[in-house]
Amino acid sequence: MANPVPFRLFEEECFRLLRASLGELAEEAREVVERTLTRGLEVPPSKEMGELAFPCFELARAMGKRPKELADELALKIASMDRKYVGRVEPAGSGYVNFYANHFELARELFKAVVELGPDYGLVKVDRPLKIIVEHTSGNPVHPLTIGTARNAVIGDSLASLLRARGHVVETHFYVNDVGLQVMIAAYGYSKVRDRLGGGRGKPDHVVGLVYPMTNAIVEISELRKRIESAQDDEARRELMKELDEWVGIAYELRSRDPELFDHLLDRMKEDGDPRAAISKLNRDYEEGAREAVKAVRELCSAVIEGFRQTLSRMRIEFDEWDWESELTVWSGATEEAIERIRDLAPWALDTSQGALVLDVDAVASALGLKEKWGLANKEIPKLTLKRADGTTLYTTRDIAYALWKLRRADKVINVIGAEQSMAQLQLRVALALLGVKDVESRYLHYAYELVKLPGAKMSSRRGRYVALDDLLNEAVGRVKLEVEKRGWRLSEEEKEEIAEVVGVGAVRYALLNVTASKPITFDWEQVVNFERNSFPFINYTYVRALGILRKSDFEPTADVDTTKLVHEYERELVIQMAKYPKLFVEAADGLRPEVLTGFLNQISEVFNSYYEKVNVIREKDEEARRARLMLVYSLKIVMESCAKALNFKLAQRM
RNA sequence: GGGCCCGUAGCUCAGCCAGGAUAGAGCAACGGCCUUCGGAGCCGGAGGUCGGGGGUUCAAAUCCCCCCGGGCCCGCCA
Repeated sequence: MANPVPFRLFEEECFRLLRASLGELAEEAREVVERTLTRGLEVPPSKEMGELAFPCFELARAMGKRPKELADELALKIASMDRKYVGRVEPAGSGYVNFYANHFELARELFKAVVELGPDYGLVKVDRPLKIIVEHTSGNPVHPLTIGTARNAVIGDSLASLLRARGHVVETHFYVNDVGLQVMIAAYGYSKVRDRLGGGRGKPDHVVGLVYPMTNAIVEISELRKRIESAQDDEARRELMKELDEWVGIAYELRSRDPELFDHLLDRMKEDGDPRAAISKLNRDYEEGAREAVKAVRELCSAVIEGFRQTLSRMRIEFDEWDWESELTVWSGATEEAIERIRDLAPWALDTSQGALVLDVDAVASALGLKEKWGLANKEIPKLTLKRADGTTLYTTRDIAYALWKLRRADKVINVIGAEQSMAQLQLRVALALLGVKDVESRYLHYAYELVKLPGAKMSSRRGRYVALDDLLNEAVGRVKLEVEKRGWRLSEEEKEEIAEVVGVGAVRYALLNVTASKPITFDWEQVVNFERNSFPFINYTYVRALGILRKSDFEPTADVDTTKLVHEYERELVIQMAKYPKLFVEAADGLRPEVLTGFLNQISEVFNSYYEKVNVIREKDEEARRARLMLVYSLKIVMESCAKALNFKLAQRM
């Protein structure tokens, strides 16, 4: 059996050597030794300084020695000790002991593991798998998926994929927000024009993305006109007129995008007399589950979701479950139930004096000792309105019911939600703790991400202003296509199409994933389709180069090669990086940091491209060296496939 | 006013949670390799008060405090 984490052999040997050498030297400072060792060894700043380093400063202090002196002694002692994976050991700097890996031995281990495990190499499984729900994307069904939800989708899908690769049982959920005024406006408008939507108007979600703002604009305008008529003074009238002007402008622009549709919608809404009242009625009816209302709203949602599915499947994203907010939180009575339990558990934290039902979240957090526990000591958490004066519920309240539903089905729940909802998510977690959920902080996660900003584009779905993910994908694929056309003379038209699709989609996924979620992304077309380093096309190209070598050499993977032929510095570096990869995977999966792996893919691609330039594999005369190199290239192929699998990237086989 | 996040090379970002050696990449600009396993490539030089100031430490981009700048949030919206 091969060791699934080759680098660990080296690491453990470093520890063994250190312990043995310190045992004699530092008997009196055993405690400090243990403390320093449990903190682990360090990775030196440059590869010329070895793979791992032991800083002697703290220990030297405890022993009354100079760090440099101690480092010299240790290095000397270790140099005479028996070892396998550790090569050179040298004192360095002002008090470090640097360990250099014996990469010939590491290569042997790496090759064994790669041959044995194939593309599962590196995907180290947890001892105790958890059932994990990852809820992500969950875009409102009133317009197509946008560039913002795209980041959510890519993060969520990659996390799910990463956790599956780690051995957890993962279920992905899409929360369909089919309750609330926004959706009712869209459903109302959609019901008025659905007889006119056949043919030529494009994807259903894009149609709704137009019908919704049109409906909204018409409602806004008619409401503003009413308010202007009954305005008290000239000042107020002027303000309203200004607002009206703006909406008329928006309506004009929306109409220009499909005059026939707009006019039809306007006519039908006029017949209705009071659209706002009709929408309010639809809202109440829907929450009560009235048949006509359900039919109208579900028709809209189904149409939009069908559009979502098409976009998402292009991105290789699928969901295990589609959770309807209406069903899980309203019709089931779960929200009412949760509110009743809160009433029983914390009547002292509730306030009804203004008509609505308001929860003093801060008081609850204090009473449960959460402020201390969650590090919120000096923070005041705002109050949360659970119910409107008219008795209807609010989004966060319904989310409590949904959270409980998810928690009943999984050990851990990860929710990918924009950072702007951090406060609401905190309020939600306090409410969950109140309702008796144990270990909320580790079981119910808000995976926050910052928004994607597009220079010059102001997003506002109510005004019909958004950048659709479909357009982003088309643009990326189109640009890749141009590049493929330029150099792919050996490829058929069909192959070119397919390559452009795979690489273009990968480019978008990579660009959205590569930046740490807590940082906002400023995004322009140039960057998505920057095909040089640190991009998916660059990585995929590297992979294709490796495949090219293997294809032309008829290589049968075997660990039975002479690794001592791998003497080039780039060969050493490739071996070490690939031997470390399993550790990196674990770090990425357990730390929920997919960007660690995109970074790794880019880095190893850089090294391989340098290697490719400097060393020829196929035409190597020394047969043993040639075989060792081929195995190295094969390992790279496997590692890249493993990494792609972990992140759910598809790699093109040719470019 | 309060809370959260961000501030590292001209630009886009790693590194910060678990403090260590000359702070790393890429893009752009500049100078080479004119293409041999497909150049979507490779090599090179240049570019930095790690937003500012204090503190803790043998050691601070990293931890603590204050300040400055930007984003988001503080609704009977979602």
